[in-house]
Amino acid sequence: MPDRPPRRSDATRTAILVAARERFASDGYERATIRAIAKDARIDPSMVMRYYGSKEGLFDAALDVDLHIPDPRELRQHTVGETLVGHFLTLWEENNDALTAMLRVSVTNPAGAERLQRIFRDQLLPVARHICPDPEQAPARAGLVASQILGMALARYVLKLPAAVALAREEVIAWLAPTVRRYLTAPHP
Amino acid sequence: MPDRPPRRSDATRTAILVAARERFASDGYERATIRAIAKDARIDPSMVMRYYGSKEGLFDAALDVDLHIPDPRELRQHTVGETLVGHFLTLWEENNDALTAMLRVSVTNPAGAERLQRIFRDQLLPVARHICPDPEQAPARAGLVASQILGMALARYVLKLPAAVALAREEVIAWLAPTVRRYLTAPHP
DNA sequence: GGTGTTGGTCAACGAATGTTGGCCAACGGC
DNA sequence: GCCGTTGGCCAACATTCGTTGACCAACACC
Repeated sequence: MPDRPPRRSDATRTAILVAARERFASDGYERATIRAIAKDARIDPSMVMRYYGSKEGLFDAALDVDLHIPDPRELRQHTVGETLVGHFLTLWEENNDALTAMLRVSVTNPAGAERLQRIFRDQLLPVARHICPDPEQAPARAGLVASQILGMALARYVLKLPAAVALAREEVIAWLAPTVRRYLTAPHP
Repeated sequence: MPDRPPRRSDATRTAILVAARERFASDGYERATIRAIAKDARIDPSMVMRYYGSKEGLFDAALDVDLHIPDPRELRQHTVGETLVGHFLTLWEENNDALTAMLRVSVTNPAGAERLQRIFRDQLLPVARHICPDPEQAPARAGLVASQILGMALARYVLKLPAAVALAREEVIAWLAPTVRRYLTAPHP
């Protein structure tokens, strides 16, 4: 995106975005009111409208994160599981608010669901297409991987199931990597 | 629960519950308004209040489903994966509205999250405790199983990722059962 | 057949929400 | 130093929500 000239209000704009991510992540779309977000950012609710047009516009701006999935060509069959699971764990811990918000909202809001759908289609499907034996099976295999990765994200970061939260990063990788590799490379059962 | 004497309004009561499950499942807690539920059930919104006290009371009543997880003692090491995954698929397809609603709401509403947490703790943990080698690892293993099963439910029934929806029941079982068995019985990596 | 009880509707309330427009102060180029 | 532009606040709007209480109709019982 083109970097526009810096404006005097940039600090406020990002303060709004930060507060919005936190609120969307912890409360979901409906309960995260513009008034609450504005109060967190210590500005007037009308500023949110002026800068982002509407609540939906704010949501779009707040969740504009880049997943930067690894290049499929760098993946190897026997390490693809560790690489992908590790990548997603890192990603989630670095952008916890934004990603938790996206998942939380995707479950309630149709537009959010479509966005999440597009992300996984655009980013995970190429990996499957590149690494799995029969390209025709790539969508199914990508869907399986998505189910396990999203499921762990759901249990660990959204529902916060104690058993899932307690797992160390290395344990999650050790358990999930073989699953992901099998979904991508094992022969169709 | 004690079966109370049949009332003249039982038809209306269940009509409200059916409509509520559909609305909660498709719209989530906040967007499922009492007015919309009442209109679906062809009665006045105030009836919902009279019969169920409040919106939260209606939600509790609508989601009172029994998971009836298989008895752990009937499970065998080499079939536990097929049994559990098949059971959850059947359960979800028979009570699609109620379970989708519960998952959808659990992601937004803290009380819903706690309910889902309790369900998995009370029902899945005993299975893990009975079947996995070291009882001390049972919580972690149950959490892993929950992440995969909830993840498939999320992808297939809530987000409706095309790749996950397209899978036939037997394919889901064939792919997920080895994962579940491994999470429960494989030695700690 | 009168009467109390139950099933149901109607109209309204108070609160909260997204959103809008008007107003004021501070900044920046000339 | 003047004045347009920008950043920000305040007050209010219309709508929608959950919830309430008054009121009416149909049933059941003696």
